[in-house]
This record gives sequence, structure tokens and C-alpha cells, in this order.
Amino acid sequence: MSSCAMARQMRLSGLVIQWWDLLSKRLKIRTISSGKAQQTCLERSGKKRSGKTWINRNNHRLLIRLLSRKGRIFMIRTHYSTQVTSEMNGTSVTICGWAHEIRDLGGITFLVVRDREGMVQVTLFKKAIDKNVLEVVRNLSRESVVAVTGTVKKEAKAPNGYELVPTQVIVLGKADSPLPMDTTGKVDADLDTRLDARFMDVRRPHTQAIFRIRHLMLKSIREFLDREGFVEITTPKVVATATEGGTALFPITYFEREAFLNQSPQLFKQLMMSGGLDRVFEIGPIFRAEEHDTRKHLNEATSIDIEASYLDNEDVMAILEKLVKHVYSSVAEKGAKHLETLGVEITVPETPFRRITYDEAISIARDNGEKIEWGDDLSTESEHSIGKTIGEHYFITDWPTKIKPFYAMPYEDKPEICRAFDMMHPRMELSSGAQRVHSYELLRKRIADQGLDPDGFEFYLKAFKYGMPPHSGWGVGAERLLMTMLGIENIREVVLFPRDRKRLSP
RNA sequence: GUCCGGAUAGUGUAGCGGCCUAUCAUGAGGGCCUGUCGAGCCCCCGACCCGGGUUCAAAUCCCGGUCCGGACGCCA
Repeated sequence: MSSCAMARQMRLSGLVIQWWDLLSKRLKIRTISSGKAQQTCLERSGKKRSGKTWINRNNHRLLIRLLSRKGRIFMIRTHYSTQVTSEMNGTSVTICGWAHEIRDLGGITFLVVRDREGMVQVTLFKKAIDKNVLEVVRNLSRESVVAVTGTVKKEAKAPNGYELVPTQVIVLGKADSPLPMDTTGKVDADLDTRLDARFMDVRRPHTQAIFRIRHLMLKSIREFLDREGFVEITTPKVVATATEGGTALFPITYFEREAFLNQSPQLFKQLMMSGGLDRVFEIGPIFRAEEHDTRKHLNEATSIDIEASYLDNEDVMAILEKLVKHVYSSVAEKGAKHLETLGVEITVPETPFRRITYDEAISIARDNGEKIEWGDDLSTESEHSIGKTIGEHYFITDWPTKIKPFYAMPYEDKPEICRAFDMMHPRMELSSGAQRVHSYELLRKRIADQGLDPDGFEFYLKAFKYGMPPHSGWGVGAERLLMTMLGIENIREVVLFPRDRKRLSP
């Protein structure tokens, strides 16, 4: 078959592939596994000529060449690196990924290809390999993107017990050199350098493990809250007024008006209690224009917020501690591989978490030599000293009303303290929440007491006038939950593109 | 924002008035090598944050700036 004819038509075990099949979406490569064995199969859907054929080492190379010629490069991958096993000895596969390392020993050359899941060793024997293939590999720069088609060879001397003997290596994306940082773990890079080249930093198995765990964490939170009857909502991040007071907001231009980036979904999730969704949650960005410069603060963070009707502060605390436990055990179970990459072992916390009142908290801090007055917020030092004393997750309850936001419900018999709580990790605060004020009159008064203008909250207060159920809720800092779970020191490690006082790019 | 520390090849570092034509590793380029797996060996390339000052002499000391790290402050 001439190369021109091959480009138009190819026969694979009775299934005739036309060139237009390659341009359409009708053609799919599927990996079918039965038990441990995996086979690759080419499928064509369509009204007339549907069918499938097994791909073996003879026709696979032909197919790959044809596909790459037609620009359908994305379907050429047949396996992730970890899907290949030594039992597949003799079968042809295509792995796509980055040239992690190239070790040229003269008569034998090793190319290590890294994809999301792991690494594969590609072995080229000088005498036995196609000269062009060898040339491509020898000229490869580290971190270039390649598609390697080759035969799986069971080999005790190779990592994982197998290697790939390539029949074709296509360079899909050439990498310049020198690289902005090392990806092999031989030379460290500062966090600042890594953030400047985050795309490359995320290629490192270590960094990637953090974000794979972040995914598992968020997924387990959604699972848990869904099971508890919560409805996921999304609320606006562009808002008209400074919502809650307290924190500084980022002003933005909204057509001819001034607007702000929202500091929290607080007011909106409460509106949905009046809206009758009964239990809601949101996982989304929050923005704070504070000039803080620490390892646990960001100007753009992710908050996990819930609000629930007919539950009091104790009820939502119980949900919170169960959630934390669920996240830890889900991550421990489903993220075992990533935890191993990080060298981290996590201990699922026991529930219920210990509860101490604000009064008890300040007396612990005082016993540890901290100077703190009743009515003060906890300083970093106090927080650390109490955390050290308790040594595990805990709640601080019954806060002074005046240092908590206006929506926290004061105790009826003792209005100087309120039904607010913080959920703490020994290292830092993870969450704060409260039973909310649901009486219109009281809420108006509380807003005024905090030195804010109730008229500026009309959009919010209105919902309290026409039937607002009693309700409670909390917000958890997603990054803090993750960093404390993994023992990571700097919050920037757990955000892909952190925004802090100095960093606005990338 | 305050205080403390820092800025040296692409990356990570040593040097802290003259021994600096600046150390080591990694990397890049070239060479040898058929089982590497942080491969090894030989050759070679590449840097003192910016501005001002002190001094016979500054990577090194002083001042200002910028950036980075840490602690604290601020922080629903």
C-alpha cells in the first residue's frame, strides 16, 4: 500500500477505516479490561458502518501513523503509564507524556516518560532499534511532550518489571532549555520560583499529589453534604455593598458603578433560608483586601459554606465535625497513593471534637502565660498556646457577642455572649459559624450596634420580614483544612495560583 | 504595616574586605560507555538584585530602593 493510499483507507481485521472516519468523532480507541488483562480495541459508531476490531501490534503502528497524520493526536493514547503491566507482554501501546529523563548509555538508551499517573521506561537498543526512532529520542530535550508507541516487554531489570520497546516516538511539544526549574527532585526550588513556573511545578509528582488530594477533599465534601440533604448553590462574587463589615473589600468597576468582590457568601446563603432551600452549601472563592502577609492568609481563598434551617449551633457543629472526619477518612482511603508520594500519614480525628467555651479558652491562654482580656479576640500566640494544650481539633464556643458578626445569635438570657463557635486545628482556626439571628428587629438592632448602617442591608433584611426560619451555618477555609490535614506549612502550596499582597501573576 | 533574616550561573548553594580569573551540585553543549533507574567518567558553558557611598581595594562594609523568607499585626 502506498503511503497515499494508506492515508485514505486502512483495513483492520475486516473493519475498513476511511480517512473521513479519522476526522469525525466516530472513531474511538477503547481499552477494555477483563480482570488483569487489558486489550485495546478500535470502535466506529455510526448508522451504517459501525463495528469494532481488536488492535494488535501489527496494525497498531499503522493506525497511529495514520491518526497522527490526520491531526487526531488526542486519541492516540491507549494507556496511562500505570495501566500498562508486565502481563501485557507483546502488546502494542501508546503512552503520552513528558520526557522526564533521557539516559544515553551508548549501546542502550533509556527514556523515562512521565504522565499524570506515573512513569514508563522506554528502552532503545542501538542495534535493534529503528535509526529514526533512536535519533528522535537522542535529540529530545527534557520535558518535551512525546507520544511513544511501542511493544510492552516483560523485563525484570526494568522498573515495575516491564519496559517499552518503541516502534515510533512522535514529539508533540518541544521543550526549550534550560528549564525554569528541575522536575526530577534532584535540585530544590524555592516556593517563589515554583510559583513563577507553576505549570512546571505541577508536573512534579509531589506538587501534583497535593492537587489530586485537593480534588478528593472537595469531592468528599460534596458527597457528604449531598448525603446530608444539602443543595449546592452558587452566589454572586460581584456585589453592590460592603456586606458584613469587618474585612476590607476589593473595589471594582461595574459599568458606571462601583462594586466589590464578595468577602463571603454569608448573606446570600442566609437569603436562601428564607428562600426555602432549607439546607444549602457553596464551595467558592472569597476575596479579602486585608494586607495580611502570613503563611495562612490569602487575598483570594476558597470557602466551604453551609447554612441550614431549623438547626441550632450545636446541630451544625455536629455536621462540621462529621464532615472533617469524613474528609480525612476519604482522603486516607482514596488518596493513599498521593499521600505516599507526599510521605504523609493522616490520622482520622475522633468525634465529637472537644468543646471549650471562650472563657475556658482565655483561661488556658492565661495559664500558658498569655496576656489576654475578656472580650479580646485570640491572638496568634494565644491560638498556638491553646492549640498546643489541646493537641487535636476542638471547638471554641460562646464568644463575646461584640467580637462576632451581627448575624450571630446572642443568648437570650446572657446577651453579652452568643451562639457562635470557631472550629480549630491546633495550628489555626479552620472554621467559624453560629446560630443566626432570624428576627428582623433584632437583626436591625445588631447591625446598628456593630456600627453599620441597617439601610445599607435592605436587600438582606427584607428576607427576614416575610417569614425567615431559624437557621445556623458555618464556613470552612478549604485551603486551611487541606494544609492542616497534610501538614503543609504554607497556604500557597495548596493553591494553584495564589493571590497574596505581592503576587498577582501568574 | 512593624521587627528580624536574606538576594551569587536556568535551578539550588559556598564565599562575608585583597587569597574571587567566585565554590560545589544540578543543568545545557560535546565525547566515552548495552541495563541505567539521583547512572558513571572526561572536556566545556553559564552568576555576585538595582542605585549611591566608604576604601588603595567591595560579592563581602554603609545608605536608599525593589523583591524573597520568617514572626507578629491586621483579618466574615
